[in-house]
Amino acid sequence: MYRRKNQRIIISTYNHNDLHFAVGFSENEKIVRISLPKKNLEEAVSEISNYHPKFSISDKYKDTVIEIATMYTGKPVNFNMDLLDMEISAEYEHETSTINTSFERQVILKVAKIQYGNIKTYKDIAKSINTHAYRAVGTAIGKNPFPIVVPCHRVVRSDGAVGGFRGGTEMKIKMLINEGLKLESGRIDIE
DNA sequence: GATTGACGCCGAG
DNA sequence: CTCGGCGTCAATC
Repeated sequence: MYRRKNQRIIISTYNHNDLHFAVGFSENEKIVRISLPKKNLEEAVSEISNYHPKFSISDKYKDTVIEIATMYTGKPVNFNMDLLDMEISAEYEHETSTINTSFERQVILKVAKIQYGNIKTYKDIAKSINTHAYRAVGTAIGKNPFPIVVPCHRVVRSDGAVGGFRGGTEMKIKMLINEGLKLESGRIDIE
């Protein structure tokens, strides 16, 4: 197992309506991490560089970042999931916010399958991998290195409340509404 | 072990 | 309806 911690990555960024997006790419041109939009460029970049301290900024992958920004605004995009580096297990001493265990990988893979405009509950995800560890599912989703592309915003609580989100509940609600989902007094209709 | 969760369920007000 | 409390279990301390 090689040490990804020493791998040099390229970070491409894009500014859309005063929101800064940043995405990190490995040497084999795969996405290692995506930052949710931030008000400051530095903030967005450090979301990535915190995990990959050796990096350089480049426009090389700007088109991909634009695609991700487009998805964020709620437009359907046929994104190539093969671009994601699903093997990432950063061997950092303190960083825990990566998919390191098989449990976390299973969760992320299930979430990745949720289609545009659809939602699933944390319970649904738990059932699909045969566990009752609902809370652990939430924790694993909270570590999602590929927000927006792996649509963790489409996972809500089974009582219809939207649930937590790393970028804040407000952002999660916005993203769901932008995809055409309807909320009634802060809750989503679970069929 | 003990504690901590982006949760779920039920029962009491 | 809200809320507290307990169930459950993976990860972390």
